[in-house]
Amino acid sequence: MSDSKQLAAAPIRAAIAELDPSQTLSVDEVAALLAAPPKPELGDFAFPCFLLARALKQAPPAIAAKLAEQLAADPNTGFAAVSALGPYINLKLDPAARTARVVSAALDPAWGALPDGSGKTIGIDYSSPNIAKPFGIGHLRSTAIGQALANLHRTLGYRVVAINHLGDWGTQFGKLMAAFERWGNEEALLDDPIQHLYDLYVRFHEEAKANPALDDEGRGWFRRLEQGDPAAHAYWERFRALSLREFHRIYERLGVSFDHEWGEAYYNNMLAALVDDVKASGITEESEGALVVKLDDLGLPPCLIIKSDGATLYSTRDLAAARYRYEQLGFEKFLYVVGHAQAVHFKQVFAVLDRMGYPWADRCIHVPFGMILGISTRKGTLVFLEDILNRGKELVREIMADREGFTDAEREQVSEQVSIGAIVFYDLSRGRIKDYPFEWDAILRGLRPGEHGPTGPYLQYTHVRLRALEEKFAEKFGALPEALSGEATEALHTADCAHLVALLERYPATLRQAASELEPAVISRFLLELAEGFNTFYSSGTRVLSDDEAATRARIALVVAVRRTLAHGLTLLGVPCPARM
RNA sequence: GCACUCGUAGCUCAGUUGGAUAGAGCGCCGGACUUCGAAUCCGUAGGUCGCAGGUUCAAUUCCUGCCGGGUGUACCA
Repeated sequence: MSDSKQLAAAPIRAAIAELDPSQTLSVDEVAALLAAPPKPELGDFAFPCFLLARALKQAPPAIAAKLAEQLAADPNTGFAAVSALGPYINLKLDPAARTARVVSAALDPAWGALPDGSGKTIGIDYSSPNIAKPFGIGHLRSTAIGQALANLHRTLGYRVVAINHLGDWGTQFGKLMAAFERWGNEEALLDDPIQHLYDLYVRFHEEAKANPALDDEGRGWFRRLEQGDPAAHAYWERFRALSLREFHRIYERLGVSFDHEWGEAYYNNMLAALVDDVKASGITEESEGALVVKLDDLGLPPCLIIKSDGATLYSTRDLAAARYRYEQLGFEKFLYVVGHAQAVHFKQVFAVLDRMGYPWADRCIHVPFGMILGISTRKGTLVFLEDILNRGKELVREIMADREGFTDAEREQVSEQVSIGAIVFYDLSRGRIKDYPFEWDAILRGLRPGEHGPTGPYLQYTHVRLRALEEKFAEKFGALPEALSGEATEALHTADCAHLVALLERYPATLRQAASELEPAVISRFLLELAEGFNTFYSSGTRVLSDDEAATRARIALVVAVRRTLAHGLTLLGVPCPARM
């Protein structure tokens, strides 16, 4: 809820009460009803009168007319204009007061930080790549969404604990060991470990189609690993270390970091106790040689706790992990940023936690996302994320080739930032539940000359323009403004500027909405609107910097407010903000 | 079969939780660089909101049933 809505709602509430003393609408409820008129010329807010029709036994347009008349007659409402149009009352706020309040708030160092989550802890499980497989484009989704949600909640005041739930345990490890035993090559492993392990993994799956005995071999190796076999353990440790080295290189490029890298194996020594406790809670049964919790009444397949061969599963480790995390963190919420293909799995796990009697079971939330179509680790059609980052970087270098005034180091840094911005923003610009096909052109959109669109580079470019204005202002007038008074806003009383002010005012509510929907794209779309609003203003013919110092100071205050908001939002999304590009 | 999910302009997507004439971007076409960065901006065209019912003053939005795509559906993760 923006401040302006609250301010506007109070007099409306009073006018309604005057018309109908029995009316019980609160100021907050009135504020919630306020909407934006379809055209900005109509006003800043619109109040629909439908809800009052029944109580007053009058037609909405008649009510609107009466309320508008009352509001217009009262000099203390703070509205610059009130008019009824059909069933709506359209309200215009006093632009000077609003502009000064919003811009000054945006210039405050605390802009973007909110107290909502103060004292609360939120855990987030994201990225979570499988060891011994390359970090593919598919992992970008969980990584980018998870990091954005972590950043978002931190700025909302939460204590965020980011956990990388590495897939460092499980049957696929047995398969890898079996494959390495058969076809592994020491030299190849040292030369390019991930590539070699990936090749082995693909080959294993190909050959296993014709030779099912291979799968048994893989399961055998995994069993040896679980039983502490030294040879199996040595493989495990080695594969894991080699993989982590690669992952960390990518995380560093993406600006991603974790508080804990508690992989699946981390919970191994907690499994026995977990299995005992599940049994003790009396909800398990034997079925086809396995230990399961039946969930028929929820329309879910049984949750397997122990396989018929005695080994544990993903679910077992997730149950142990959930419990351990709660003990360690005492979280308010715990988010699992995992593809929607695993929706059933999480329903099962959360249901079992619930049946075990844990009251915090419903604080565990699966945050699903759509998949990237057309890639498969097993089929070997995987696209390495690092290849995409590098290719993007090359494209940016080409664009920058004919630009002067950049050192080699700057070119290196900027091409990295813009490339990452394009790729990360591409992923975060649509609703997370949407599937999308892997297409080089689409992913690298905005990185070729002449390409326009709602992209990361578009936002970065807008930011760069704003930065350039700030620098030019500083050269001429000195320090940038830190606030804006109501008397000084006149130069901003244009449609373009009012639009920007209204957008800025929405930023805190946008952050809250993104958090409540667990949807980074809410921020992405807001930033696109903001950048578009600024670019329209910038190209409109009105110069920010002029000989009129008062107007220049007002406009630069707005520029700084927009730039800071843009930078803040982009940082939340994990999109870098270069100063030049 | 069942469950989840998506279906809005040629394409990619919004739609403020039920409100005014359903909006953007891309692409097409046409414009704007001798003043702050053209990786930008402005304009034109483009719609039975998958289909059919229902709820009510009002449905793209809520309910039911279909149609179509995607993903799952016990010893992979």
